[in-house]
Amino acid sequence: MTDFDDYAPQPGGLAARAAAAAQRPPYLDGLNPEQRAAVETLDGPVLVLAGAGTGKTRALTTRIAHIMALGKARAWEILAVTFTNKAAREMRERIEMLVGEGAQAMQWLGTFHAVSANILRRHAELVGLKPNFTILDTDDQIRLLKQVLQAENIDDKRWPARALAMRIDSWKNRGLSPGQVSAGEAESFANGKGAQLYALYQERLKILNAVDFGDLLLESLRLFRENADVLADYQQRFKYILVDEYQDTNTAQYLWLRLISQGRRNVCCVGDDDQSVYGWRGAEVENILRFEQDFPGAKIVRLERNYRSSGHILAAASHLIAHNEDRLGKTLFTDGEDGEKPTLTGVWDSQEEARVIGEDIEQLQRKGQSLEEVAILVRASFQMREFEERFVEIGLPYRIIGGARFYERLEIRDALAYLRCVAQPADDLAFERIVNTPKRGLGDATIQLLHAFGRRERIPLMQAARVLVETEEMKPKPRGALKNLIADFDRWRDLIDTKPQHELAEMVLDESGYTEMWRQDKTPEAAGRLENLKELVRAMEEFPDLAAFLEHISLVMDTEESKEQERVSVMTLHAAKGLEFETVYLPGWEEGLFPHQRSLDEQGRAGLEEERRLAYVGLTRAKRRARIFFASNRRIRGLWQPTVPSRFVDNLPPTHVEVVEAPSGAHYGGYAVSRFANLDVYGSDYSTPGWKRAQGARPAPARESRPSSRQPLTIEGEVVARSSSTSRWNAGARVFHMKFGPGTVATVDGNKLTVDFDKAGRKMVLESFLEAG
DNA sequence: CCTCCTACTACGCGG
DNA sequence: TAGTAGGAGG
Repeated sequence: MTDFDDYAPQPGGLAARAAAAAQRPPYLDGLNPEQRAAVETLDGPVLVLAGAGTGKTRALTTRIAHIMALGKARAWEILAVTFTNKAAREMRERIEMLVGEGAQAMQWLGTFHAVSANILRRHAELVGLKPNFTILDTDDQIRLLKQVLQAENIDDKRWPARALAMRIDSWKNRGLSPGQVSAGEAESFANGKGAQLYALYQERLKILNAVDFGDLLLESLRLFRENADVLADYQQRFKYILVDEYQDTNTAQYLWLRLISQGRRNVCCVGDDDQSVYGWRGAEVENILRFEQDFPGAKIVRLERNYRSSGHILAAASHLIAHNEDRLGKTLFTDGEDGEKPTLTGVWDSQEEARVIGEDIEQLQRKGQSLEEVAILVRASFQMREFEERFVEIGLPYRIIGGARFYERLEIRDALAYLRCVAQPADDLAFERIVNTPKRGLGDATIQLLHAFGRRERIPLMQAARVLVETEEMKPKPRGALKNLIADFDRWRDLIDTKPQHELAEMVLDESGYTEMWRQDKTPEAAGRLENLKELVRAMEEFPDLAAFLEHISLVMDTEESKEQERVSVMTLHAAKGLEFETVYLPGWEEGLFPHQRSLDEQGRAGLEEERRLAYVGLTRAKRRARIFFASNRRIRGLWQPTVPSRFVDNLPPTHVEVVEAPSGAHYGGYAVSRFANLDVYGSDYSTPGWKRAQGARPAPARESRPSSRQPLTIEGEVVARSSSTSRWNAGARVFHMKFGPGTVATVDGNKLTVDFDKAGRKMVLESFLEAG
């Protein structure tokens, strides 16, 4: 009544609202209502359908901050999965900006593969592995498959290991173990041996104490399925679960996620069907469509307000993607200004393309554009090379993301193989790689011997070697060399817990003669390789131990590049998903390259639509400037071929796109003209100006990158030379040896026998090499 | 067993 | 074209 006492603000009045706002945590400021819903709807399943540039990452990171701020869960009780390392890293950085140090405690933030690897190491024994298992990359995988094919006497010309690897991958992506592969599909490789080869491969992996990328998921899935208590533990542990880029989950990931989230059901998935570009590795967009069925009562939040791109860019992208039939369909809008229209430029060939883009960037740079805000997004990584060469020439600082990576270089892989052998004596692939590097006189014959014995006894090569050097199966020279090598490894392995890993690495590389090998090498690359080895040792310092370092490089192959200097980023469209730049260059919009021919051949319309989504992803990375290019000639496998502009060019709305002539007088600038200009005019071979120009002075590309094979992993291992089992033979028995011929057993010591050979005299040999004589 | 040469394939995207 | 795998010869 009175205006003087007991005054309280009226509920809902101005003062109350202002007061509430003051109490609202600052991180919620500036979120639009939909974003706030995505952040504040904490309990129960939530699906956030977020268009490109609608603040999805912001919503996700704020949600995590909110969970922690309300005390709903601690950092380590939150599971947050992404697809790429880049996305995981960025998410951690952004959370750190919101909550500070707390972000470091989020030990369950990472890629599906990294999180799975973590879980798997904790329970390795339950799926028949040791905790220090090795994670093989594609290269190792293929080498191993080659061995399997060889052992099965399958012609690897007709049935390439590569093809088998792809098939096994796709089975794993779908969550299929060898027994679950349908007969029809198993039929399709090596006359029905597909599933059998898959099974053999898995068997070999177990012996090697190794998994491939697909196994990380599949094996942890199996772990959960076969161990209810373990599953229950994780279901309880993770109070909140967040999944980024949900449209990219494959079946195995989907099953994994569904199991792990059934406990508390606080799962929040964020995705955009228009940005589904990983169909080729088994992603199922259906997962996103099925969400409501899988999680009844799920709340759906739609983010459609675009904050990133200016009007014309958004219009162009929306128009383009509207050509797809398979989409949920959503309408992005922006309140921002129209800005610049995306430009379209036809150039003569890929070299001109690189030149024009280089000049354009320099011009923007003069106007104050930061190079950090400029990106070139290509369809295929081989396109990067042209830019690299040109930028080196004109001195434009650039950064290749996801190209030929540091850890894929020959010398780095060799060095890692040494470390893997130290950490993980069962790692045959690593051992095989370096037994004779540098040359030790351990050639094919020796390796074959080790293999034969190892296979027969089902033991790793290193262990086989250990046993074999105690006998006379080998000639003295290789025997001595192998003995030394094993002794070296034993010595290094003893230091694993006491010596800092980078010092150990240096020691290994020196004492093995590996560094010396490159010092002796007179080729021009040798110096660079030695530099890289130094860099590797330096990089190791940052890790707590060898195991941590090896884990890091199996899962996170890219080095975090320095940000000291501003650089233009060059990367694939796939790698660019989730990122944004002021200015984006989109070269190579030509039929066959983009959309990629193989995508069309293999997937038909679905393939085309995925390619179109990729184009959409590319365009929507741009905040202010998007520049599309197509060339009339491109070098494919060393041959210059005339090309035709991409059909996606025709999918762009003319009113929102500006056609720009290439400054250097490319006469086929306008796309209406150039679309067919090149088709028949020049014929297809060596009379084209492009070819002629190509014959002109081309600086010899000085580029170094030798992908080869190999990878890393983990600590400590035991080697048991077995000597106690009894032999099939007793003294006096007649036996036959492949190399030494017939003889009589003199003495027996476990699996080692001394035999008096009729011709070769007395030798100590292994039982497994003997037959009844 | 090593080195040199020839022949073949590959240039689709990632953990 | 380039990088590598496999074969021949020393």
